[in-house]
Amino acid sequence: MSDKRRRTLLDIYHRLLASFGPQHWWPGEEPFEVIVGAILTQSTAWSNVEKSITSLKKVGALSPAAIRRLSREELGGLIHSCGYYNMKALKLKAFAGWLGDKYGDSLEKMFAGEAADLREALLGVHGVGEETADSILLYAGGKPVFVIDAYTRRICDRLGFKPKGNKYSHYQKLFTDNLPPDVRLFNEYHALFVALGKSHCLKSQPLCQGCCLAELCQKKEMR
DNA sequence: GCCCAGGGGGCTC
DNA sequence: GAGCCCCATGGG
Repeated sequence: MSDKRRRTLLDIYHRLLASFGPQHWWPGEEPFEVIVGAILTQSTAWSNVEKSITSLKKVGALSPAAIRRLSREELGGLIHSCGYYNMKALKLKAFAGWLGDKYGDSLEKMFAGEAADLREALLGVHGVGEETADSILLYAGGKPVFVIDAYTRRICDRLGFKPKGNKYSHYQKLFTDNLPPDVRLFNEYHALFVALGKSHCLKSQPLCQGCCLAELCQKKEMR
């Protein structure tokens, strides 16, 4: 492992933290709510997801049993605001069914095993891909798994770092090979990438002058 | 009015 | 296994 790369990745983290501040993603939320959020936020702004979670809470539907009990149409109506509601209703029902069958609705049991094994199992659930599985492991399960999203990829690319191969696992390896497996670090780091991704900085190529990472962008330290 | 967001599945070749 | 298309609302 390269010390220089490790220092650069920590440097990026601290620059983002100083610039955007702690993001406080999902602090102290119920794990099941976090999982529902992870599915509902697929290709969707978080503000839309919040409305759907509020709707689910209001009718007491934020539980695996309630999600199984509701019809796809009823569930779709409750999560209408977050878009793709028909698909996402099926995805929520698939996860709730799987959780009931395999773990008797106990997230504690689900998270008890090895993270790598659980990741494989989650990927077999309809509607759970790599990013969603990793979000569940990190934000709901407190496992040190680094989440890669479209923003993270774009930021890495802008910084002059493109892993060989363009796959999720290649980007993820960059972080997990060069950072300590610290849940709070991984949690905050991903959230900070999203904060930067949403800012105007990422819209310019390379990152705009005012960006806290502009200097690194010019030096291309991540190569 | 037009564009895209904190993806994933299914299909084709 | 890479390349498309589909899903769909809400905010800029």
